[in-house]
Amino acid sequence: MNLDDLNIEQRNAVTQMKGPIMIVAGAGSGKTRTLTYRIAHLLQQGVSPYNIIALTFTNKAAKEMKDRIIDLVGVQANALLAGTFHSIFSRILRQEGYKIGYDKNYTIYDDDDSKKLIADIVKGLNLDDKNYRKGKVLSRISQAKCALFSPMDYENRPDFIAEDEKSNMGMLYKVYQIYQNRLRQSMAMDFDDILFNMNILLRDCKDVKEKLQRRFEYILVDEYQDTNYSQYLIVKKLAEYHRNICVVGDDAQSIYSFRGANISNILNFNKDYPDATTYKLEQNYRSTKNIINAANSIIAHNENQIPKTIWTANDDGSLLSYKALSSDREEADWVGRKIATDIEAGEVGKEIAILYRTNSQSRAFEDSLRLKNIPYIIYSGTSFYSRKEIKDVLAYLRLVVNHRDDEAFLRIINYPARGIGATTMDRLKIASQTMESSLFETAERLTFDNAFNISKRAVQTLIDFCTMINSFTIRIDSVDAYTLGKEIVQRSGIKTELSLMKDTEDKDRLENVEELLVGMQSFVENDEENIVDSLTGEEISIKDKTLDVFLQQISLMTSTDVDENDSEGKVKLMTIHAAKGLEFNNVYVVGMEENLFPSAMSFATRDDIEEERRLFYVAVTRARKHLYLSSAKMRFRNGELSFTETSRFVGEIDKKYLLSEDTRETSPLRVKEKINFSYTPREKERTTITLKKKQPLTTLHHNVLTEKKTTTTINLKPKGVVEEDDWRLADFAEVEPGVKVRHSKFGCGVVVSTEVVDRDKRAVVDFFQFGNKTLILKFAKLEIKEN
DNA sequence: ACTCCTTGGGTTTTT
DNA sequence: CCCAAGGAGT
Repeated sequence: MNLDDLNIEQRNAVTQMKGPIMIVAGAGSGKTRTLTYRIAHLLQQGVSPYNIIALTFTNKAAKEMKDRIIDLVGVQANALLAGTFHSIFSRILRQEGYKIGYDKNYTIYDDDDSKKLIADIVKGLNLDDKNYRKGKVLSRISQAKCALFSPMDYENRPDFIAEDEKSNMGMLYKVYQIYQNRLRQSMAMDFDDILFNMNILLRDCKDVKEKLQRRFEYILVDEYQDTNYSQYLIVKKLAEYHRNICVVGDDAQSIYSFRGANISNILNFNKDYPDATTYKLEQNYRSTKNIINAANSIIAHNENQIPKTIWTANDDGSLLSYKALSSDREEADWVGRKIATDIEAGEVGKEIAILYRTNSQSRAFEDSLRLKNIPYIIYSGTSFYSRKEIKDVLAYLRLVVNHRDDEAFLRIINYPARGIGATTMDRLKIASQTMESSLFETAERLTFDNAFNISKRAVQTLIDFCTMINSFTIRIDSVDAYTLGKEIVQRSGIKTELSLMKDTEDKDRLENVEELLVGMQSFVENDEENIVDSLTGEEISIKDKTLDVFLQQISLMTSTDVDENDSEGKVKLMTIHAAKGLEFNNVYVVGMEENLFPSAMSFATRDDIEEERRLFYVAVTRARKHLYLSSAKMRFRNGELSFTETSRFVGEIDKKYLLSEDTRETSPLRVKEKINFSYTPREKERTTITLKKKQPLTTLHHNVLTEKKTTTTINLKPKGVVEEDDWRLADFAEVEPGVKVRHSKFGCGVVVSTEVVDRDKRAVVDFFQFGNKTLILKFAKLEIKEN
């Protein structure tokens, strides 16, 4: 390790051994390098890796950091505790949680489980699910938890209750309370509980608190600007004894306030630690001057920020570019073509990224890249693990590990079908409430002459089911995850169920299940995962490859925790949020439109729009060499065609650094200058057509094209109905599939499809009396009904 | 009990 | 558009 690799500010931050440190690290300022060197330096100074904890934003970031430290100072660094808040503290809770009433094998509920549970509670309380929408309820509960309000605290806050009443959710405190009880009963935690319970553990168990405080002589927190109150407090408590806490962050990159991140954590660091040293890393090593200057001009529009000047000694590089395309399809096509030329010019795929605001934007770019045979990979959170068949298998695994996991039980008790229907389930639920035990334990104890009217046949089925699950459970500790998983898939009947099906769709499902098993296999065979026993203090490395550990690991995976081998050479597609902390030579930031980016949801407050701007700042600063912005003037969103306006953010970039090309004036598809106008056919009658459609499918290891049944809905009026009023000449852009039009010769019809050939838009129209006709819109004077 | 289909509602970002 | 829930028919 050579400290000369660092600039003076970095070196000072690396070598200060004692006391609290805040590193305000601008984008690309060598933050990771500084953290890495700091840990390596500590180790060289004789600090045991066992006494260091590094909290990062993704598991991948932790792993990379560890690898780099190993390169610097050797394998001893393997014993370092590094990972996300959720993964590290969930591990500690596995060991110590029994002190606050949690088994070692507690389940982590994902959002889906939580929402189902909430829906059930809302139903049980006879509340209107229109008012108590599960997403809203969950996010409200989440907010409360992140700020460490227990259900009891919540109930005693008139201001919270009043706020809830305003949105017709006055009973939310009750829902929260029951939700928490039910989680407990199921021996489950949601994501926020991991942090909440870690706080409880530190508050109520003095022995644990002191042990951890003493152990973590050095604490490092990355992306500190995105920690919430709950995380903040954990860190603060852990640091109380040694006070060697080092936080790294950039207020300009705070983009997670929607999940409780509190920017004041970083702004107030000096209040908590008056003796803290602040280091500012302002030299950017990543990007060209043009990119940095442009980024600075953007963020200058925000009022709230720590003053700093990011600069770079790198070359000017090329100007940023902005291109306005006429439609979302064309935008995707343009980006695809541009990427093809990037690659021809010698750029490697993995150094190119397409960044967007919302996940739903990815599809168009997938299609475009596939058409051009450019390999790509999408980083989208849970796309693989949220597939039905995968969730089914995981539910088996979860129930095997934790019998009290009611959501898992509900999911698979009748999958594959074994004749347990709604009636039996209703009775079993009543039984479980009466007996105050989980569904599984209730089922297990049922007798043929039970008091709940459950039929003999059903009782037998339930007991058989429990016996099967139990036969797996007893082997958890003696068999590795892969072996057990394979057996479960086989013996549960899932494999048979899926392989009996003839549809290509079901074949894909089977393949996905196999893929999951492959994932389990590599989990078992991968030797890198080291677990330091935080309970005994022994520096041991357990290769714990059991099912419960596997489940825990995948439930806390982040979207970018993808095996590097799988992304090799591939263009990367992800949301800007997911791109945080990453960098690429060429970056395409797409969908630069008002209402999309900035999101329409952000217009309410200045804070929200500032957060969107920080998000844009993050996007821009991902690029090393080239940055391309693009937008589409027409975009299909939620089944509607809408006309867009260029994002205000484009205009906020200092013109000196931007080459702007807007095809608005020359487009053959010029539309009325009507801002954010969107057109919905007035007719509500729908026809639903089921058709097979090729569509991309992202599995664990590759992207493939699969056939999927989709239902397409077309709005149309019943044949023969003619209306005489309110017709007007149609704009080209309004003529889109599904729209009803009128022609002077052919009468009324419905647009079947449209295409643009040589700048001319054509439409195939199915006329009620004359059948399909292809019309060139320039000549055909089509009319549309005014709405 | 199960399946298919209609209907309705929502729609940012994620551990 | 996409998903989920509920209804109707088997």
